[in-house]
Amino acid sequence: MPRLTDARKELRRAQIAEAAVRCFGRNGLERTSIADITAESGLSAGSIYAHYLNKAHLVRAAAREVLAERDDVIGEYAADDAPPGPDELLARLVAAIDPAEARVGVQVWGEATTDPAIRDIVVDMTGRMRAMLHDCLTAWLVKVEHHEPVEARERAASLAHRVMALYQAELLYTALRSAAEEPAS
Amino acid sequence: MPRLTDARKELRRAQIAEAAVRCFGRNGLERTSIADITAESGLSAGSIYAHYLNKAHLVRAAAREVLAERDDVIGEYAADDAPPGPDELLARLVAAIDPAEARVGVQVWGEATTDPAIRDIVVDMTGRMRAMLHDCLTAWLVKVEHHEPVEARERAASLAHRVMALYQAELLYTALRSAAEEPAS
DNA sequence: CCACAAAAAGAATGATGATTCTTCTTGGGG
DNA sequence: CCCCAAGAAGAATCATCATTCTTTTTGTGG
Repeated sequence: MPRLTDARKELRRAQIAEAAVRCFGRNGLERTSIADITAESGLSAGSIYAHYLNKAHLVRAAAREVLAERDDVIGEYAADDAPPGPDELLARLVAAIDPAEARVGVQVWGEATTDPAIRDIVVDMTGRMRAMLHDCLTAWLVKVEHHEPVEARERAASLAHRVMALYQAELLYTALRSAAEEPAS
Repeated sequence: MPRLTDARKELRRAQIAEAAVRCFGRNGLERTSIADITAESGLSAGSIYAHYLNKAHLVRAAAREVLAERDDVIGEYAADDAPPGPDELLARLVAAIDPAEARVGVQVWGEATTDPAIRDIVVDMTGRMRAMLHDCLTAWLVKVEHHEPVEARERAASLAHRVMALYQAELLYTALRSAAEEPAS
């Protein structure tokens, strides 16, 4: 079995990362053992280490996976003829929140306060999302509200900040609410 | 030394909890060992266990300490003759954020997604704060903006929700920003 | 001031869990 | 089809703590 084909290799990595996210959502980043992940993924410890250097790297992969999610969607909104305004935009984002991923997302924030690598991921992903909100809201101001492009861009910045904040708060509430429902294991 | 006097006992508990908060802010809830806390507090492991049943209880104490902070202050605002409006209120809250405590606060959110006891503390403290914001903003609407009390109360609810969200987002940003500055140990 | 039970210290204990090592299996290039 | 290095498995290793136990100290009621 000379080196797995790239596609297959990527599949395994995803299989592991997804199992990890499920475990993290259930038991938390630190209280999830490699043994838990082997059970959830159906793979062995040795195999996991063949795909990820160590647990820290696996956590980073999970962090990226959980924080990425929405980005692509917002990009499309901005290109739309009638881009959504702040309220509609927020509503769509909130509607798309997945409770399990919200939990891991909040855990990742906590980890970011301590682990520089995770912090970089969070800052990067957050910045990326804010930029897309900014684009979308600028487009809305120009196309729907008929503002001047230059002034719109500036105004959109503070709107984007607010939408971002409200979205993150909602993420937190969803995480807490869903934690109450699924009685830990 | 028959039982320590209550005041003294409370001092020790605080001494331990404060040392714990410092350690948590530096290394995270889980990566802080009891040994770290003994070093930071100047007390021994045995002594810590004389005051807290176990590490989980200590974490709960730290969570309460970090999440309580602002509450009392907001209460006074509401009683004021000219209570602060939403912007001013938010500005004051944000100005009062302590970076180290912000870090632990965000870690506590993450823990709350997994640990029911911590979750209860977060939900309780959050609800308490929202209620005080609600009171303060109701007072503002009535005293400064001259709204009808009944209608003011309702309107204040959504304002409180927004202020809360923006405050929490700011807490998160402060935690991340400060994490970048103090290069972990 | 005493006496002494509670508090502090710090070493010893045990578990847990990440990582590594060795041994089977198997996918894929020839 | 066949071969064999790369993958997967799973047991063994090694470190890191939380917690407990034993011994020493000390604050307090009398």
